[in-house]
Amino acid sequence: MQENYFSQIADSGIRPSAQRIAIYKYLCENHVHPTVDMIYKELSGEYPALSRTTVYNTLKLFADHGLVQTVHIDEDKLRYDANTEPHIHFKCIKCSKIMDIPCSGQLSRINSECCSFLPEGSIARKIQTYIWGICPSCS
Amino acid sequence: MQENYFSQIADSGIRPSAQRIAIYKYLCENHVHPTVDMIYKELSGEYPALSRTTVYNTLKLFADHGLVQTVHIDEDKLRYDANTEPHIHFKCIKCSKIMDIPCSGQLSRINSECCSFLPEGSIARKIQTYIWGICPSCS
DNA sequence: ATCATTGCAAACACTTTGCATACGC
DNA sequence: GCGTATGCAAAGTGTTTGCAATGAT
Repeated sequence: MQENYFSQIADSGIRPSAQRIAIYKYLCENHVHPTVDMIYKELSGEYPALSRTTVYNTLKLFADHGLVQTVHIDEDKLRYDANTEPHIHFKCIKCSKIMDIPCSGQLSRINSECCSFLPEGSIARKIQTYIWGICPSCS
Repeated sequence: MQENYFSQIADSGIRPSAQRIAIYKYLCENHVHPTVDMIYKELSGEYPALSRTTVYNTLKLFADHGLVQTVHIDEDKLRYDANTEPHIHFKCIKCSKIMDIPCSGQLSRINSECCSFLPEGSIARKIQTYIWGICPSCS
């Protein structure tokens, strides 16, 4: 994993500002699938003038450029993930924690199989699998 | 598919009221993964006094009792599906239509494989795969 | 008569928009 | 200096809550 957030942002066609770097850095270093509010509160200490609007705008920008992906596992709010490798998301319905499930390289095969059921002529752009359940610490 | 909505509702432990039957019937006869608002508007003709609150409450009740499932494929609003058999959801990013993708009986095998990656001691309650892309009519 | 369901209105939560200010090249 | 990014406030949208009225047994 490379730590040069500035150039990763620039490489995806986005101008790296201080706020953008801070948000991307937070996402890369904290794999907690944060909501906008979590990021906002976490970075407020470092950037007292930071606004939620900037966090919203920045994350949408990142998602549009493929730098992060949106996670739809909550019913109300969006979450964000800097890990764009194929993986499954698991949400514990007791402690509400959201975890990445690594799939030992099997997921691209599984995903292709899922896409093979699509009607002829469909184009798949994004595929995500979510599991809701109870994690080992809560069961 | 059996048409006796009254007893299907009763069997899941819910008292079948006129509104509840109408909402469940609509879901069973229209596989469009409707939002609360779609259901509300559609049934308003038949039940002019129907309120959104009732639709919200009823769908939550249905989901809690496993009579319907929630579909998280939209970023903003929840959708509902009376089809609780394993299937994949596909959303066309051009026409916004949401389609069920039947998986010729393969999905329970695929889903078990996905669950096999969960850490020891996890319990899976619900698993869903979503695909975003472009449907044959839009490509 | 009693208890559950319904429905209005208000509150709530998350996100987007409009616009003026501040920043970076 | 100019164009973009930022941030406040307000508006917008989806959902939940409080509570009184209604309905079913």
